[in-house]
Order: sequence, then structure tokens, then C-alpha cells
Amino acid sequence: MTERKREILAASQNVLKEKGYAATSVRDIAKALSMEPASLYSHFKSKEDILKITCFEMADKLEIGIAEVNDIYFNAEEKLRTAINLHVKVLTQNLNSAMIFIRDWRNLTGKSLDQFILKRNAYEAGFREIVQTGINEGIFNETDKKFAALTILSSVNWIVEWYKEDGSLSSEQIATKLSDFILSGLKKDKV
Amino acid sequence: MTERKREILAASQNVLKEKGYAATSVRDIAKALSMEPASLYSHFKSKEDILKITCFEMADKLEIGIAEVNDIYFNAEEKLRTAINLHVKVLTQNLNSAMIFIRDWRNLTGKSLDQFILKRNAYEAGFREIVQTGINEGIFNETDKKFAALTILSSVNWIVEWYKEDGSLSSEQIATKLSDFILSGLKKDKV
DNA sequence: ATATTTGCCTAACGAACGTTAGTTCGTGAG
DNA sequence: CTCACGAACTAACGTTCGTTAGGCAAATAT
Repeated sequence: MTERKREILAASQNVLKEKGYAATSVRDIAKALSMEPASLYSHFKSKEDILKITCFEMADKLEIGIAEVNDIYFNAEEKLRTAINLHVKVLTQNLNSAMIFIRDWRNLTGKSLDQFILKRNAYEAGFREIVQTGINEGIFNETDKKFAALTILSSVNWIVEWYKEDGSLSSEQIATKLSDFILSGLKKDKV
Repeated sequence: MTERKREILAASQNVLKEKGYAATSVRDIAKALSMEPASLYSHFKSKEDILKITCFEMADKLEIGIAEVNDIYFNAEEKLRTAINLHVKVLTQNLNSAMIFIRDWRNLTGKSLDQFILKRNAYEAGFREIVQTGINEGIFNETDKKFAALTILSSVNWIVEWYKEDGSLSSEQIATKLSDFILSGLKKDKV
């Protein structure tokens, strides 16, 4: 990808995250770049192309993280903490893309949509695997794996709704808090 | 609201939940009702009117629940379990509306949007209050209240993404699992 | 029986949509 | 110096959008 294309992509994402993909027009994007709508088509072949690139780049970044984690030898708690940390890092470091990725992937169509769903399922399976590992090791409660993985991911994904780059919490701090919460829950340990 | 209006509203929501508010046209909605687009305007004054009614009806239902819970004398754990149970019940019993409410409220404009955000904040504050109660009672970990409330709500809201009416889990079972997860976490209690 | 209201229709409006065609202009390569 | 090319432009295409005006028939109220 050329430097200019990357630049335009970033600006597009900055616009798309505001009102969402469907409610944002090509003209909105062009205006933010002080260029003509038609000029965008020198770089992208369609509006959906921008969405597609955004969603798949995010999916790829997350995929790399979870594959890594499940390869290295860690115990389940370490694996989960590492996976959450990587996930939070990817989201916070690409906040615009992350919002589009999480909210707007449904606007993909045809083969792109199918492929995206496959990737998403594979990623979720990675989390289920970590939960299973923990159960096997005897350190996690017997639980509905699918349910647990979905709940974990939902907590983690929701940070795009409230995370502010200038906020007081770093990516690592958020990840630690989330991991603590997910692992230990709200209730005080009985002493 | 007349019976007919309610009927049209329900059909509209059934269409809107599929592709989202912005990507769904008035003509899509009319087609699902086997009527002409213009006829919808005998019942609703605009497309946004449908969104507004949907979002605020959901917000009101949830609001009633949380107010109730914070009034009755319960300990914090009971309060939280009850609040989650009510929330899950409202979501699962109005699944179409719930998806629109959670995903598409951003498409509200002007005063409606402002008012919605106020309601949303008030609702979140209700959850924060429950967390605070638990901390005061000494049964919840000292924690970032705002963070905890957001994490709880995100887990609960995410069920609209995977809940199927014909699935094996009832609303109560889901609420119990969620509450257990949120209160106790994934890790086995040290024995 | 007559008047009013309701619910839907047909037709059409102007605006906004995503996209394409064709062109110009500056830059770097042969 | 010329040529090719990338990146932007102007102009416009056909479509779809949300919405309105006005009418008509059936149901309801007087």
C-alpha cells in the first residue's frame, strides 16, 4: 500500500468511526480529505473496499496475537492474560479501525462477509481453547466454554465504546483490570 | 398506540435488526409489510420516528427494572443478580428491539440523541450504585466502579449478538450464568 | 343516512447516493 | 526531451433515498 493510500485510509476511518459505515457517504469522506469524491476511486475500487481493508487488517492483527499465545507454552492464566493484553493493545492502538471493525463488519457483503465470519469464528475458537486449557489444568471452573469466550470477548471489545486516548488508563492497565475482573470476579475471596 | 401501529412497528423492527437502521430503507420496511412506502407515514412521521420509539421503549423498560432493584432492600449480590436478570429478560423478550437499541441509537439526532444519552448514563449509574453498595458492604472487591459497571453491561448487552430464541438456554439460565461469571470469575476458588 | 376519520393507494418531488468517463497536470524514467 | 503514469480534477450517469400531495374506499361516528 502506498503512503498516500494509507493516509487516505486513515482519514477515511476517522470519518467512518463517527457515524458508522452505512450512514457515512463517500462525499463525507472526500470532504474530510479536501478532495473530490471521484478522486477516492484512484485509490480504492469502492466504498466497501475501504470497509473490507479495515475489517481484515484488524482481524489479521488479532489473529496473529492469538496464534502466538496458543503456541507458546504458558499456563492457562498466563495465556488468557497475554491474549487479553494483546487484544486490548491492538484495539487501543487502532481505535478508529477497531470501532469500524467491531460495529460495521455486518455491512460487508458476499464472499468478504463469509470470509470475515470464518476469521471471527476462528478467533473465538482460540479463546475457547484457552478456557479449555484452564479447565484441563484444573485452574478454571468447569463452565460453558462458548459462553465464557463470548463473555470475555464482549467485555474486551466494549472498550472501544469508552476508551479515550488521552484517558488516565494505559492499554496495559486496562488489560490488567479486565483480566483481574474476568479471572476473579467482583466478589471478594472468602478469607 | 393503536394495534395496527404496534403491528407495523414490530414488523419494522424485524427488518431493521437485519441490516441496521442506516442500511435499511423505508422501502425495505414497506416491502416486508406488503404495503407502499408512503403508507408508513400514516403511522409514523419519519423513519427516525421508528428508531426513536424503539430506543426509548427499550430504555424505559430497562429503567423501570433498575429503579425497582435499587429501591427494594437487598444486599448487593442480590441486587446485582436481580438487575442482571431483569436486563437479560428485557433483552431476550424484545430481541429485535434490543438489537436496534444497542447497535443503532447513534443514528438518533438532535434532542432525541441527547435525551437518550442522558437515560443511558442514568442507567449505568444505577449499576455503579450497586457496585458501590457491594463495596460498602465489604462483599465486593475495591475496584474502579465505572470500569466494573461498563464491563458488566457489555457482557450483558452482548447476548443480543448470539442469543437465539430457540436456543437451549432460557433467559433465567443465561442471567444466572452471567451473574456467576461476573461475581466469581473464571478462576477456581482456592480451597 | 350522512359526515368524518382512517388506512392505504398512486404519483412524484428534490436531494443524495455510489460510481464512471474522460481530462489535466506534475513528476520521474528512459 | 519525451513519454508514461499516478493522482487529482470536472461532469455527469442512473439509482435510490426519505418524504409529500392528493385521492379513494371502507369503517366508524353522529
